[in-house]
Amino acid sequence: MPSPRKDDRVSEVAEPMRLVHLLRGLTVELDLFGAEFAARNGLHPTDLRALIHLLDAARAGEVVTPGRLGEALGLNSAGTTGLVDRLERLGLIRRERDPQDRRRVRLLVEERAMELGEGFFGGLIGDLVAAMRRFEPGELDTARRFLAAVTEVVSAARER
Amino acid sequence: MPSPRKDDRVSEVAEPMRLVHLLRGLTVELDLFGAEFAARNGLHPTDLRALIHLLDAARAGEVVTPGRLGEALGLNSAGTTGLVDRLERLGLIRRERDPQDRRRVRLLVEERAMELGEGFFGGLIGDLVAAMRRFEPGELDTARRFLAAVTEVVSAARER
DNA sequence: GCAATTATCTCGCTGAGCGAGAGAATAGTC
DNA sequence: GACTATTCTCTCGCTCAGCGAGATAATTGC
Repeated sequence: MPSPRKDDRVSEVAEPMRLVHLLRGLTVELDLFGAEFAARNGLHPTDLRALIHLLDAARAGEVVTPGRLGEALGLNSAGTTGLVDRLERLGLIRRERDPQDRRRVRLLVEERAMELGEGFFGGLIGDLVAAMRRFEPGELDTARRFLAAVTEVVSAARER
Repeated sequence: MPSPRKDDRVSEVAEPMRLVHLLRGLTVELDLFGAEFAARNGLHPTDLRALIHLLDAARAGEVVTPGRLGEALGLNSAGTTGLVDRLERLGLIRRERDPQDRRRVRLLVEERAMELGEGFFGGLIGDLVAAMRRFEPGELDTARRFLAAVTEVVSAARER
């Protein structure tokens, strides 16, 4: 095994670290973007996170209950009730008892919530897709594998 | 210009959207990771964000004042004072009046804060670097350009 | 010297989220 | 089919992060 040139040895550590910093910077930007959007619309960051979760689930045709929502956001039941109250008061969702299991409450997303989500993501997603078009398909595939690998690492670290 | 095959046309939109969802999923994971680490150490998410900012600045040799810190985190002055009080009470930072401009307060990072940062990032960064080693240098370069492009888009969207 | 400006802090308040536990519906056991 | 255990949601009382308004203190400019 040949000894690598100095540049290679340096970049073996330096390049990943640059990527780590980029990742962190990106999440900071995304967080701030979300927080600012939320504030402009009279929402709290948690409300926005909940909305995203609810819209994702609605698109996937999944039923969301307060319990599931709270778990996804890391809230306890009391906090979750408060959150759902808030979203309902804003006219973004509606409670409806599950006729199958009447202990459960289904959270139904209102039209207004979808419009709000559109306002939040719409522009940003459009810009993101446009930016990604400037990459080759092979490069996008690499980026996808990279993001998947990183997500996997973070998710695994969280388990512990 | 030749008309693209159907698969190409589909992937032109579908692949970026998959990447967008991956990005969102990643930030969610990172947020939760941070929130859980913070909770385990008796910190609030904001405290951790502040700590990251302070450690970054310390490494870059920059002076951080409560004003700068609050601005970076989107807090007003009252909230910032509370944050700094909290971090000081935890023994993570120290206030020190700037002898040059005695209106200013310098925030000095204590040893304990660095150890905490090490505990937070250390393991995760190690895992991330290990995961990245499984990519070719060229691929990492692509990932870096990709992340930089995405960050740029989000940052630009935030300006508006 | 005297405003105007800048940086930080104090006070009082609102409200997100927590812990504990109540209430209501369902599932399992004999 | 009553009876206990479990599951899901909500209520109550509380803590504390962060806000708005404004006080305080140091600096800069005229």
